[in-house]
Amino acid sequence: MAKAHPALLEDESDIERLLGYNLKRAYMIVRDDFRNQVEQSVLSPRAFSVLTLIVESSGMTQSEVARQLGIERSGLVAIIDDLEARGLAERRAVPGDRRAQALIATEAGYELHAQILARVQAHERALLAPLDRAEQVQLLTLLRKFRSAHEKDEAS
Amino acid sequence: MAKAHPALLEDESDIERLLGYNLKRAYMIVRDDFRNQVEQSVLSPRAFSVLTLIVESSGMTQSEVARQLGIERSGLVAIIDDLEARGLAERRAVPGDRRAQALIATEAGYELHAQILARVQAHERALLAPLDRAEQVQLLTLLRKFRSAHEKDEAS
DNA sequence: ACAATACTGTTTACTAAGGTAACAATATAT
DNA sequence: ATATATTGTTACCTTAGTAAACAGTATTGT
Repeated sequence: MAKAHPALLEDESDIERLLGYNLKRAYMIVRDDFRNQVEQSVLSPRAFSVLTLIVESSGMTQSEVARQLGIERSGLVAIIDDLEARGLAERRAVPGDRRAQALIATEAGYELHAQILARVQAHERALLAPLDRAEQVQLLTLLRKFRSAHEKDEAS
Repeated sequence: MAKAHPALLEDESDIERLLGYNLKRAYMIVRDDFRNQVEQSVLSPRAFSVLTLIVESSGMTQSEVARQLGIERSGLVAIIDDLEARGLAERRAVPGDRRAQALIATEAGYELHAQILARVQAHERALLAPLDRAEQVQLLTLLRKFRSAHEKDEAS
């Protein structure tokens, strides 16, 4: 009996053909590497992504950061608290809006971010080494295309 | 000053160029879709992956399933307990080894698995629709290549 | 001007997922 | 026989993330 929708990769088991399963397993590889090499009681992946955004776009409000990262505002509070307690970032009043808090990185925040980013980039290069240059670009490009097709509503 | 290692995608911010960040965001899209459309108090992503493996390879021991899925044996216990309580799978004694438990799916387990798998595949097709056929195959292929380069030690 | 509506940061409580360490029972190796 | 390894299990902990409510503030509609 003919398949109505032929699978993308014929030679694998059902679960190995699922996009979700492959994305999760691939992410776990990268995340474990991040934790082993970078996080040593420094910054969690989540806190690093928040600090990166603050460093790259100084002055964003908490809501803007949450939207951009696709996380809940409520989840951001503890992260900012932690970054602030460590002297890496600060909350600043927003002139026009007394509800909002603008986020800026401190000097120490910029420095730590630069350090960690360099290490993360080096480790991702190592992880991607089994793919040739063209494949690396393809993978990143396809992931970004997939994301932008589904994130229209939230992020920038 | 020239960059020692040119970035893969020149036109994006630092965080958007990171593999880990893109994998996580992409996975969250698929996972949220799974939860919205499939999980309705039926099976979590994790329980589904376990049931799928049991259905595809009947008789595996718990340790084998854990290794194959890249999760801890300890985490598997509750999932099997749940599948067993719902009459979807069973633990069976292994003839040669009195420590091990062989896992088999019940009739109900096979049926539910087939139902959910069909729904998951349909939803993944919809999610992948923004990519053309060649890109879909590329994405899956690259993810699997990336995984197999880093999972040598654990899974089959 | 006033009422309805929406947004911001926050707290609290919850679930899923996973990690670590220990344990008794059982297998395997020396 | 003794040491070592493996299996399933339990207990405890961390990270992520969700959901609902809240007071304070802004915006919109009339």
